[in-house]
Amino acid sequence: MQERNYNADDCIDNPKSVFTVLTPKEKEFLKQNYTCAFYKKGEIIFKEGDKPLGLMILAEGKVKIFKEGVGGREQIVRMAKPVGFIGYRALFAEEHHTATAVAIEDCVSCIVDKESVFRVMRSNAELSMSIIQSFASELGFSHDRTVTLTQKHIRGRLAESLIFLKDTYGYEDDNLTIKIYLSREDVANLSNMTTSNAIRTLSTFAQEGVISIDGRKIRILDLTKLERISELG
Amino acid sequence: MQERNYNADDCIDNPKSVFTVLTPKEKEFLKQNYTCAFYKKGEIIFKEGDKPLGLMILAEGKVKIFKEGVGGREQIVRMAKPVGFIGYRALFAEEHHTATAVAIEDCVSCIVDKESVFRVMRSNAELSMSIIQSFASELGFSHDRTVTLTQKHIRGRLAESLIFLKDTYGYEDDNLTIKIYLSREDVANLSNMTTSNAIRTLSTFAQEGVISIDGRKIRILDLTKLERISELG
DNA sequence: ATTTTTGTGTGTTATTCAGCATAATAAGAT
DNA sequence: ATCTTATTATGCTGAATAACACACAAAAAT
Repeated sequence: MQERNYNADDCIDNPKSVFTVLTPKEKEFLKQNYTCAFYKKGEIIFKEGDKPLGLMILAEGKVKIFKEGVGGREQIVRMAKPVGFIGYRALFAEEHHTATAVAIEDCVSCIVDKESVFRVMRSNAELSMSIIQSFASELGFSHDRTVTLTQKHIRGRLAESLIFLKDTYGYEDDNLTIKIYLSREDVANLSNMTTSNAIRTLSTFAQEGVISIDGRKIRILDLTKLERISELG
Repeated sequence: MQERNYNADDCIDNPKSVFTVLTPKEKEFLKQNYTCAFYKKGEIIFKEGDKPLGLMILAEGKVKIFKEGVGGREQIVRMAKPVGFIGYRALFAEEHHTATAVAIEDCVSCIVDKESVFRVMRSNAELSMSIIQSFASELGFSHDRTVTLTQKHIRGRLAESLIFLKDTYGYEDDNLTIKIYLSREDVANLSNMTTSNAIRTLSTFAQEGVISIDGRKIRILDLTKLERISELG
């Protein structure tokens, strides 16, 4: 893999990470207590039932986190991006993982061991506060999703998912293409529908001029219309 | 209301509350910085869009927390019991409320003002840790619910909801009757189905001898069977 | 006590969407 | 290069469940 020479300290110094609240000394301490892992596209980072080993920070790449439901049907509950935590829910709940994480692209992840994280949290209240805020936001997101996925119709669910992907990963340089390339199956598993219906509905959106499709590249041509479809349900 | 004479300090000294990790001095501080509120059955405690004023501790009574979805359809996302927080998600996310809380029974709630809570959290890392653990568990629950409500069939969803209510509120002295009395509509809003279907499916369960119904009293006669229905989907 | 409202129960119809089949294409593997 | 497998695409059918209509009971208001 080409990013073998990734400088892992970057993710702790990254201004977008929650670690900005730490003192230089605390950051130094964390830097001395983590290891890095590299994952190829499609690789499993952790599985439902695994015990969390530490706090994983996604330094590079994109990750889907999903649960297996009825008949093995996947439901994606979160999409992670750098620099964000993965697997932190189980760690802080003192549980085994209740979801599986798979690399959507080649990934780099830094793991700070549990004891070191907890030690810094006890020494610096602001870190805990930041983590609490992250959890609170994430819980709000999860509640929103529950309502959306149960109540909206297929078109609304798909529209909302596309907007969510755009908000999470942003656009490519053309300001149109959503900066993540998912299989139709993943789009379906994110939106609570069958793959067939994801394909069908994406085609319909394209026919209506709301988006354009080029393989896995999805361009949002009419965001207003997409938002309207999402709101209508 | 008969519990006007409720001693509000109880909820901070309650051994089941997260405040057990506090020092006597910190508890004393909190006791000097809270007020109490009484709500009649059916009353709104807070509404979607309201700004959270402090940390609300449900001292007595039962509360449903729901979101309004497509066409005003309610989805219950949480059921609170004493001694637990309510409205804490919005408080810690620094957002306005994204859900509405309504008293299922007459309730007593203690509100510790935001600044005081934050001050104690900064002085005692264990409180933050406990709150983080609560959030992490709650998020896991929310993910579980998302999968259940989207993937299981009506019977499975209802069965799971009944088990959830039993686990949350326990049994009456007969060891059969679920210790909460919800309208059919609330059961439906908890289980993502229409009221008609909640009524129908409850009747079917009763015919099958899994439960027995007496108005809003629901007795679980065959928990194993109910669990099996829940697992099958 | 009587009216009004709210909640419960049941049957019928309409709609959405999952499930399945099949084909065409693309991507990997040998 | 060719075989194999995964992904994308489209059509058809049936099942699940929402929506609606209506009757009746219970609770609340007058």
